[in-house]
Formats: sequence, structure tokens, C-alpha cells
Amino acid sequence: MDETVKSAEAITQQCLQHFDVNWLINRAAHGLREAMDAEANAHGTSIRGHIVLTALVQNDGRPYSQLALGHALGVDKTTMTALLDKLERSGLVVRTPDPNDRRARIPVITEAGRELQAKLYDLLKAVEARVLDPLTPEERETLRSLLRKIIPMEHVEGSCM
Amino acid sequence: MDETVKSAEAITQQCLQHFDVNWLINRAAHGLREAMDAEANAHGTSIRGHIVLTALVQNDGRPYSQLALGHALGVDKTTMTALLDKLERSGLVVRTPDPNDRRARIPVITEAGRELQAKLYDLLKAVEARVLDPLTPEERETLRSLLRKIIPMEHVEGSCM
DNA sequence: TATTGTTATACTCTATAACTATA
DNA sequence: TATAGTTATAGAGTATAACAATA
Repeated sequence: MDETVKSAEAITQQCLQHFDVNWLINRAAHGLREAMDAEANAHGTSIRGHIVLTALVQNDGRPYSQLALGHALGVDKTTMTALLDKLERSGLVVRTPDPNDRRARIPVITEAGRELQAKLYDLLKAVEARVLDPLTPEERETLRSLLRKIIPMEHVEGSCM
Repeated sequence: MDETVKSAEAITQQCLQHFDVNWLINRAAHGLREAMDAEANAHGTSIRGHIVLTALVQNDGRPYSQLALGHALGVDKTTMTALLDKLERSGLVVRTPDPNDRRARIPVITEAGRELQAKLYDLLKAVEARVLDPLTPEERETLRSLLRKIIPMEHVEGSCM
């Protein structure tokens, strides 16, 4: 039991007391996000990659240009380019030319991408369930409800990444 | 009402439904952190700067070396160097030599640092209160309690930044 | 002229390794 | 030989500006 360790705990306690909601919520958010990202990394992609794949799956019938997809997910077009570069290198997505506009390219999910999305979807749900395991179903619903109340409404249409 | 905007909302809804806790908690965490950081930025520092100042104020009697301070706050020594560089440039902290170890330096908060810490402490509490305004006092306590339950315990002694 | 997508550039954060001066 | 602190460097993430092809 050296002094430094005791003080480290003391400072953590202070963080916890003084700005506790900020500290707690960022800790919890970081923990959940890291756990899910680790699962995605283990399968060769990331949470952000999975979000893009999910958007492509769910909008299968209506093809998105890169710009529209970026706008829908709330990210810059240069960020979208970087995300799609990775997904394309992994063979999860291919960029196809837009027949109506030769400037534009339509990202299309591949069969491999579709399979990974489905598998990862279940795995990420399981990670979320594991992290939330200490809460009862009622408590989880309460948490969701409380969080919704404090999310600034003007941002809800913005980024989901 | 163009198609793209409708789809953006649809995708946000999907994020909200499918991984809602991850999405909600990271949204809420980001919102709170950004609001507090904006306040700190407006006064020439950051949340992380304020945390360092707060640690220095609260451990006034027991001087920390940079390494011990970094350990206590859960950050790397190189990160600590960068944080202290900014605080020292702003005149909020001075590095003094450790009389017992000429390799070590003791960061000491200045009078200006002390004043800023106190002012910012109140301002950040006000920001937190403003963000949490939609919640009743009971709901805030419930939120704290639920968040504590899902924070991985092995990390609680770690970083508070 | 304006727009899609890419590239180049820059800025922040973060972490590792190399270095110095002590111990 | 090990440790405190700095610096150099490199990697991710993010944003702006310049550019090529097309509208």
C-alpha cells in the first residue's frame, strides 16, 4: 500500500463525486463502445464499418451515392471515402458507377459484407447484453428513457457514428 | 422534403433501435462532454486541464511529481507533459524542482490557476445542471446508480480523463 | 459554374521509443 | 542499471482546400 496508489484512488473518488454524471456517463459510454469495437476488430472491421454495412443492408432497394450515405450517417464525404476504402479493401463493399450521374459512385454491399454484417449484428447485440447484464430489463428501459431525455434534440438528425 | 433527408432520419431511427443503448449513451456522453469542454475552452483551457488543476488544488499539501500525477489521473507521462506544457504556457501552473530528486519536477498551481479552477468548477457544475435539467433530482440519482452498475470495475482505479 | 469523389494537407490525440539527466 | 521527464515520431480521427471528372 504505497502513498501514490492511495492518492490515485482518492482522485478517482473526487472525479466521481464532483462531476460525477459527466465522469460516469463518459466512462460507461467508453466501456461499451470499446467492448463492441473490440468485437468488430476481431472480425476485421470496426463499429463504424458495421454501421455503414448496416445502412447498406437496410437500404438495399434504394441505392445511395457516397455523398447521400455520408449525409445520412452524419459524416463528411472525406470520412466516407476513408471508411469505404477500408470496407472495399476487405471485400465487404464494391463501388459501382451511378448510371444516372457519371460523377457519382454507388457503394454496394457484397455477399461477404452481407454475411459479416449479419454475424456481427448478433455478436454486437451479445456484447451489449453482456455489458448491460448487471441491469434488469426494467432498469435497461429506464436507462434508455433517461438518456433520451438528456440528448440534445437539435442533434438527433445528425451523426449516428 | 427530399428523399435524402427522409432517409437520414430513417437511418438515425435504425441506429436508435438496433444498438440503442450504445448509441444513446455515447450521444449523451458526447453532448455533455462537448458542452463542458466548450465552457472550459471559452476560458482558455479544457476539461482535461481543469481536471489537472482540480487535482493540484485538492492535493495541495502533498506535492505530486509529474509521474505520480499522471499515474493518479491515469494518463501517460508524455500526455502529462503535454497537458502541463499548455497549463504552464497559460500561467496556470509552474514546474518546480523536487528538492529530494533532481530528476523530478513538482507541478504547482499558480494563483491564476487557483482562481480559474474555482471559477470553472462552478461554471462546469452549471453546465452539467443545464444538460441534466430535463431530469428530476430522483431521476438524476437513478441515472448515476444505473451507470455505476455497468462501469467495468477493474477500470475504476484507472483513468478519470 | 456547381457538384461528386479523391487526394493532399493539417491539426489533434495518443502511444512508443530514444534521449538526457539524474539516481 | 533504473528512473523522471522531454522530445521525436508515428498512427488514428477529423476537417479544409485543391483537384479531376462530370453535370
